[in-house]
Amino acid sequence: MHALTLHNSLTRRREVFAPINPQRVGLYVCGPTVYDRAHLGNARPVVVFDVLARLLRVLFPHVVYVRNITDVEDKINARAAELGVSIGEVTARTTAEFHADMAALGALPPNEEPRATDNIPQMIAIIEKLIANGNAYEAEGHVLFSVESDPHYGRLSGRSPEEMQAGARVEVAPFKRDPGDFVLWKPSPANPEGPELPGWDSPWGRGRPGWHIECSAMSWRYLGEDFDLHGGGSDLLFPHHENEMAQSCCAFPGSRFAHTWVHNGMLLVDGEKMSKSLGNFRTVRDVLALAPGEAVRFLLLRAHYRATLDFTEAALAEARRELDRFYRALARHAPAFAETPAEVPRPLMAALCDDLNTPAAIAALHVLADQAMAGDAEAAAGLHAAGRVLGLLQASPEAWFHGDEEDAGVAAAIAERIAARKARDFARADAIRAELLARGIALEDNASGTSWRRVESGAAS
RNA sequence: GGUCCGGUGGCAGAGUGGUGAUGCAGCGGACUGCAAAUCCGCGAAUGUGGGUUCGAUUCCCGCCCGGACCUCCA
Repeated sequence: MHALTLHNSLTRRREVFAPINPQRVGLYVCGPTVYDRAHLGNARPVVVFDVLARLLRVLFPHVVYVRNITDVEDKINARAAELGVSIGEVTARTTAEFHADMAALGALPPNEEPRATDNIPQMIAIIEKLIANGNAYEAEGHVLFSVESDPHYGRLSGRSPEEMQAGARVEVAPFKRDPGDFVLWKPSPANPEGPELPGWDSPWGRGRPGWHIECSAMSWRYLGEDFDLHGGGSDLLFPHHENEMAQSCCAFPGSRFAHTWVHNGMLLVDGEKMSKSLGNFRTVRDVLALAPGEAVRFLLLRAHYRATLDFTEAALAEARRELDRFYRALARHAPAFAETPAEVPRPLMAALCDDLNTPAAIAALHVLADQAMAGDAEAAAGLHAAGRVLGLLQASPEAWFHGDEEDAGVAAAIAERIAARKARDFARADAIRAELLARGIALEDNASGTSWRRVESGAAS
């Protein structure tokens, strides 16, 4: 059995992962705010933590993976107003799109996917505890968390409240006792002029939750006051995660909230931060038009999860070529591993248990592929099993190479070319091959005949 | 300005206090009608200046460069 080590953002060092209860390992990951299609930056944590969840399931008998849906947030309100549709319509549609996109990337659904709006009573309960404990106060219809009341505030992000004030670039609301105080609950007054804001009755009047409270509520409900792992993008470390932890630890004195924090690095596009103004904003759906979802997933796993990852179309094409080789290796032994699932090879487990080192894991995949190419059926079965933990290589080689588009005429063209070759009319044979290549179909003659595969359309020789 | 992370061959990307994985691309060869695929082989890297050390790519400090965050709903 390999010991899993993970870099814990809380301690800033790598630690051996020791679950609170090995019979029930808990993982909470911040999910999407459903106001627009998922972009590549949203996809990275989903894929990274999908691998972590798969790995945990290999190591432990029972894993509860919780990923929330944030369906109350002002960006959603703005989006609904912009589109002239209801908030519910925006969140329902965006959630469905999110599910479809993540499925295309091979991410398994989490065990629990709670919605913020289904957990308002839990949020109110936590806020009441915070007020009772002297960690929160009411001001002008808002309820605010008092940063000063929490001696540990800043521990996760490594900032002191004083430091943060120095660089503060946003005006501080006058009703705050401390500039660092943040909103737990805010008023949603009826708005006769514009669109209605979402609101729920609370001890502080009709209102809606602040940004951070939902994760405290949902992790508490599904995983308890103390739980094993909390994941998310490194951009959420502050303020979101810091505030989450402060709220939860103060609401439940004596608890530590998440014991291990795991943060994935940011994603760049062509070396630049992805942003709408730069015009390099890539949605998952856009990228799925360029390559199979599995290639996108593989690309995301080629870099270590904590490193910044630069997305380029060249890297996507390379990811696809690498997968081509793996599928070729599997194709040589297809029936050998189809029935009985093999044990996950040790080198793969060793790499993943070493702080989820997916690049090293992929190197292990290449070793297995070499062996499979050389005729080792056991290695092929191991490759397939290794792919299962990474969420890769589970398609049939044929499906991978042929895709699911219509391939009308390909078989006939191949037959014609075989006839031409038999007649030693190589000019005709080569013309047929070139024609198919122009359609994005590459031919390969081998001992057993002629096979074909899809390549990037327009790919040169 | 503050906090944090990173800078490895043409590109991508690991590891490591003692002759630097893996992949893609390139080059040579085998195979092929020619290719592709496969196989064999080749060249190619640790930002910079110091320090610690018998020895640093790895540890420490400075510098340069790149990136994330610095707040609560504008």
